[in-house]
This record gives sequence, structure tokens and C-alpha cells, in this order.
Amino acid sequence: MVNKLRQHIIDRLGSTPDNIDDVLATFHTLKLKRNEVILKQGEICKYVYFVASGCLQVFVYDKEMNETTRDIITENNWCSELISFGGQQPATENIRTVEPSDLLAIDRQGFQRLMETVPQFDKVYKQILEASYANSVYRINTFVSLTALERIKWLMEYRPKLMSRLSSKLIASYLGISQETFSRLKGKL
Amino acid sequence: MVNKLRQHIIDRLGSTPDNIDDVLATFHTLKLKRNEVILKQGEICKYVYFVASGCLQVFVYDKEMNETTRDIITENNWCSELISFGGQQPATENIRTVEPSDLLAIDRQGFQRLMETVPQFDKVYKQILEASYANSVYRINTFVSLTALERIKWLMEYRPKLMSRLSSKLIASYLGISQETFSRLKGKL
DNA sequence: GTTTCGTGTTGACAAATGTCAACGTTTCAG
DNA sequence: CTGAAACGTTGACATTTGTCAACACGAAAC
Repeated sequence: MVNKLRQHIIDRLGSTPDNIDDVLATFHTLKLKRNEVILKQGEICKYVYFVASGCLQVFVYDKEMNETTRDIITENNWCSELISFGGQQPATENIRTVEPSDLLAIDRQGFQRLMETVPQFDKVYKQILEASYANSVYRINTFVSLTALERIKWLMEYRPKLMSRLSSKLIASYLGISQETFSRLKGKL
Repeated sequence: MVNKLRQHIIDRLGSTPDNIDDVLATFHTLKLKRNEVILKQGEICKYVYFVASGCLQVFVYDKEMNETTRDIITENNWCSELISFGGQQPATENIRTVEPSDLLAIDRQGFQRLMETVPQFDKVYKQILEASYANSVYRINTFVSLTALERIKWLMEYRPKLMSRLSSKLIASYLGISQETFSRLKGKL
């Protein structure tokens, strides 16, 4: 499990940092079942997670308590509520597992220590931030300019594996449409 | 004009960096009229801009060539297509002035030099990135979970100055609704 | 093995929003 | 100052999407 993170870091940097074992030791491991909540909105987000296996859902509730999903994170990617984690503010989002998942977690203290002592860790953080940002921008632009059907087509092209891996309910929530509309539109392909 | 940037950097860092004049000299100034395009999608984004005065619109076209606005940047804020700028890839977005504007621009070479030689500049960059990311996340979540009317109310509360400063057309495009719907819903307040 | 619950599908209808057209007003270039 | 173009508003109507309800199916719980 830790090896997945080791490999991820090596791939990211294109080289092996000297103190990689120190870096890896700063994380602790978590084995979670399906449907476990690891962050509730209103709480302070205490960790950044690396998803070694499984799948996480980042979502918000609207005023009728419907969930809409901002992001879906699969293995070999990072997940957190960075704004809450970085600014120590209450989280505006919730995170839970949608599959049994293995996570590697790093707390704020460990994170800051690595940021200061391992220059390459700072670099990895910047890469994660940039990737997260790029992802968000992309998502806003698809949301704003595409119809429900176009968004489905977009997902099939851009993240095809999700279509077969996840429940229709979750995909609909990710696309910002109702489950029924999603079911109907699928028929029109 | 340059003084606005100086003050912005000092405010951000909470202190004056030693080589601030070196930093400032790396920027060049631009005076633009209303409606000037400074980035077209497909081009590589060559600069990061600091908006000393005026207002910029970041937008995309859908397949019918309607514009939708991802972001609106007013004075004392940064604007770029960071993904294109950082990765030297074709931009997916367009940027133009919506008011006469004074900009300070830094190119990639200058940017990288400052990143390497001025640690605080790296820090400012990270702050910009974090703020941009936070802003995007916020925007996705409002888009996905709010109705048109709720989005109008949200804008009035969150960025009230924009309502009086910008054209209805632009605001509608920022909220992801048609100009007519916007006009009608305004009446219902 | 049976029950129970969540999921996916479908129908009927309602609500929200978009589109097209018309028209008065404002803005801006010449 | 003046004419053309863009903007804002309103009406009529079309389209998209949501909501509620019913039901079949399969997975998980007992």
C-alpha cells in the first residue's frame, strides 16, 4: 500500500528523493469499507489522503438535502478539502468512500514539516494543486456550456471507466442531473 | 500603476521583500481599451496579468458560439490561463477587457526566474493558485446546487459590486443563464 | 430461503429555463 | 449631432429537466 505512494511520488518527480522513506513514514494507513464518511461539512479537514485503492466521493448538500458530487477520486490520486485543510476553516464539502478503500493520510503537522524540510514535497504539492485547479476549471466550463446529454457524452469520452464502475445514481449526481433524466438520456445514445 | 502591485505584494506577504524592485521591474505595463482580447482559445497563454485597474472576463464559447463566463477579475487581482501558461498548452479559454484596464504583465521566462530566485514570489504564486482553486470549487458548488434565482441572490450577496458595475448580459453569462431569464428573475426580487 | 431495501426504469405531469421576435432605450463611432 | 448597433425588457411558445409515483430487479441481511 505504501509502495503505491512511493511509486506515485517517483513518477511525479521523475526521480527518487533521498529521504523518501522519511516522507512515507509521515503517512498512516486506513482501511475503509464502502460508504464511510471521512469528512463532514462544518468540520475542519485534518488530513490529505492518497487513495491507494478504491474510490472517494466529494459532495455537497443543497437545501433539500440532495447531494451533488463535485469530484470523484480513484486510486493513485490525492483527495482532501484543501481550503479547509490549508486555512483551518470549516469544510464546505463532505467526503466518503464509495468502494472499500485503502488510504494513506497525512496530517497538517506532518504536511508542514515535509513542506519545509523536503523541497520536492513542496513541488509535489504544487503539482497537486495545479492539477486540482485545472480539473475544476475544466469542470466549470463543461457544466456551464453543455446540456445534460452533452455532459454524459463528455464523461464517456473523458472518464469512460467511471461509467461502468459507479452506480447510475452517483454518476447522475456527478453530472448535476437527476437519476431519472440520466436513465432516459442514456437510452438516446 | 506599479505601486498598486507593490502594495499588493506587501499586503500578501505581510512584509516587504528585499528585492521588490527587481520583482516589479520584471513586469511590463499595458493600457487597454474596452473589449480588447488578450487571449484567444487555441493560443498559448504567454503572460500572467495583474489587474491594476479595470476588469477582465474569462470565457468560453459553446458550440453555438454563445459565450459563458467562467470568471470576472477586477482590480488588485491576478488573471491568466494558468494551465496554458504553466504547461505551454493551447488555452481552452478566452480573456478580454470589459472596461478600459491597466495591466501589469509578466512572461514565462521572467516568472520562472522569479520563482527560482525570490522565495517569496513562489509563496505569492502558491497563494494565487490556492485562491483560484478555492474560487473554482466554490463556483462549481454554487452552480450545481442552486437554481437561477438562487444564483442571482448569491451574486448579490457575495459580489454585490459586480451587479451594478457590469452589464446584464455579462452577469447573465457569468451566472450561466440567458439574458432574458436574468431580466425576468430580477423582477422577482 | 425469504425478506427488505436500494437501484434503475418508465410514465405522467409540472416547473424552470431557453428561444425567437418585437420594440424602446442607450451607447458610441463618425 | 446623428445614425447604427448593441442592450434591456417583455410576450408567446418550445424544450429541457425535475418531481412524484409505480414497479421490476437484484443484492444484502436475517
